[in-house]
Amino acid sequence: MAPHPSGSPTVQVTGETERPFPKALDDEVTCATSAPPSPTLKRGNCAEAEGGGCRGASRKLRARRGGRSRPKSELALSKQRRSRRKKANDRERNRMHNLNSALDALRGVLPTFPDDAKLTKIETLRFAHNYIWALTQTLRIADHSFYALESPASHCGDLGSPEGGSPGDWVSLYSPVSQAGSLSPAASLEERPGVQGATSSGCLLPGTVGFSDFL
DNA sequence: TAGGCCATCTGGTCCT
DNA sequence: AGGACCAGATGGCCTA
Repeated sequence: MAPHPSGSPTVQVTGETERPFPKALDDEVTCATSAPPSPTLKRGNCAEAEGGGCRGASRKLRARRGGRSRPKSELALSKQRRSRRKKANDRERNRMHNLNSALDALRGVLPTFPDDAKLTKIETLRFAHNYIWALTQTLRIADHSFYALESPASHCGDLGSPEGGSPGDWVSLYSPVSQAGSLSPAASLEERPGVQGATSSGCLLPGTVGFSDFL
């Protein structure tokens, strides 16, 4: 199967998973049945399974034995399996396309330089995360400035570091979460002391920060 | 050529 | 039963 040449596959949105937001991820460890040892199965070493922890296990075994359904010929079963697999593959492909189009939409609202630069998936997510954080801080600064118009001189010193540090810390506090690797905004800013967007006084000037600084 | 990124397939699990 | 979600495996493309 040849991948899409352009790198951005044509998206056929069916809306089957159209939700305002993905449902909250249930981070609980999913149970792996003790049944078929699969090389790909690495999730949740379901220790409690022996004690009946895995709800799906018995159900699955029942289903696998055929349950109440009428016995079918090997050929029919194989055909049915293939057909189901094919449908599942189509759904999965479609799901991933939806995911990618959402990612593209996200890319669309993120400022990049150059304009046509395409962020990878992980870059897009990290950039969005940090960008939102930076915008939030900008709003906070604007808020504070609004209510402290009487003493404008103290703004930067007071607000340079929202968490209560020196203005110099402001830059290193660029992101609430310092992601691993060089994509960390904190790292990238520290590596480039003269980064645009941070004035000599440590004030952040919205709109003047290079997009790569958010990565 | 190695490594990164990506699309796709696949089987397992959970949910409706 | 079937769909959604997830993660591992695989192979192709691209770039340093």
